[in-house]
Amino acid sequence: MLARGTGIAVWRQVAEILETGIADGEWRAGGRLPTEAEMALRFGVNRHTVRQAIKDLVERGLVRSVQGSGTFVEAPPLAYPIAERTRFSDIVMAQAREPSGRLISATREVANPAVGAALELAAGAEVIRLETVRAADGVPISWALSAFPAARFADVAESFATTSSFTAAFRAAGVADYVRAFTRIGARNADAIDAERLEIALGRPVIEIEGVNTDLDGRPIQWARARFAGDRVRVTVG
Amino acid sequence: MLARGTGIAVWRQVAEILETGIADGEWRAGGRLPTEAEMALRFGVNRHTVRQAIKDLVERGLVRSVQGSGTFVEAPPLAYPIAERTRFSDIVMAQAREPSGRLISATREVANPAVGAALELAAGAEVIRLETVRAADGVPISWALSAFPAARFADVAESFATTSSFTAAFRAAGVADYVRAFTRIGARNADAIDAERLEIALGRPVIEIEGVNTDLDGRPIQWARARFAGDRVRVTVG
DNA sequence: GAGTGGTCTAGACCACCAA
DNA sequence: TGGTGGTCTAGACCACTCG
Repeated sequence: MLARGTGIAVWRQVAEILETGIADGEWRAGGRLPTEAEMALRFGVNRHTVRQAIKDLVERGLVRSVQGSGTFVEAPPLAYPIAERTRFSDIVMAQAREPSGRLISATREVANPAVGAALELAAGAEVIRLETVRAADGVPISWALSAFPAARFADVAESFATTSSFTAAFRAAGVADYVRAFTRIGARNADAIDAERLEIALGRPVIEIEGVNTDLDGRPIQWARARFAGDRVRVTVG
Repeated sequence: MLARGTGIAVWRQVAEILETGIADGEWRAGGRLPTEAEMALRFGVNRHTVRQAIKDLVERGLVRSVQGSGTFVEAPPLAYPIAERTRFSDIVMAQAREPSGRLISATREVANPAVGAALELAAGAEVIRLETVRAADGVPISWALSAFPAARFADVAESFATTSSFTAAFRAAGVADYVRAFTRIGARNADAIDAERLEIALGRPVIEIEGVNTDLDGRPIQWARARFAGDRVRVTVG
């Protein structure tokens, strides 16, 4: 089982065994690993050595430890292709996962210059500003700050709150289809807000995507800045 | 100094103190922190507690531990804006760091379909394929796989090997200026090759950027897929 | 060879979760 | 209340770097 004194650290071997077990489906996504004490006994190593192995898996995004509860297998990263027609729920469902969304806050306010320009609004025009979190199988994938022209989408907050879908909210406002007109991408490390919204540790990688959607006449209908949990998605563009 | 029994873990307090010291310039980029044993003594904690604090800083990319040598302060992340005219050396020098480059391999071969299409080459046309690593102050920032139309840039490998600059290599081939025509971005975790080339740990975040440069007539002159050390750069697009 | 970080063990207590 | 992961200490030995 474990080869000692081979130059390969014992904790790496333990991590390797656990990783293989996860890959082989011995523990499914969302499932719980044996307790640290149990693994220490099983592998014949100290509990701290098991902890070091688990810490490695946590860093690599394979498992998640919850104090008082256990260590759980994380779902494999969600493939997230950004294209002209990107629909969160379609992407998630295509991978046999359950999409959901949550409205954090909704306000109506005068657009700041940058957002106003992106939405091609007159100075002083109002927008509906939403903060939302989107998840797959209940695990947060991204959180976003969105702005919609208030004149056209006065009820977007209520629509999203009931349907968890921007597509549905647009349809309710008479926009049957829409496309992505502009995309800007960057990578950052999670700040406190990212960490809280996405339920990830401070400093974990976050992919930031800013974009504008337009209706089929080319009129901007949504500006959004979304931050994705880098460990849970594989974002591709192009 | 340290407040025990306050609900804030001692190792976090130690990490906080070290982080503040780094931010305040007590230890400069590239400088060495006190040894683990010395810090344990100074803070009145066990060496393992210091190790935990250091591990946290390592994960967050603030310091780097070298066995047998010490723990060193990492340089702050390099701001890397991707724009129509992106020149590695300009970006690095603008931040008072020293750019360098290294040629890993150079081959001449028939373009694969995807690269051939990106470069708008006829089927069967040849490309020069380069593997390069780029660094700032000697620390690897990115490594890239590039392809150039062999017909126009037969000597690009030699040019790059001597100048460490694609801009210079293009100029030698009669292309005085060029622009970025296409960009695709994604995030991944370092595989073994990424880790070796970038001198980072397996699984650290890597930002992948695929792009095509064209001359001012719009003819493609370079296809490249670059992978950036996510801990060392702050890539922005748009 | 002296000094550094890396690994492993051992034992204790705490904070948190679920029942 | 019992079990879980989180923290901290203590001590030992190893692997590596550098003069």
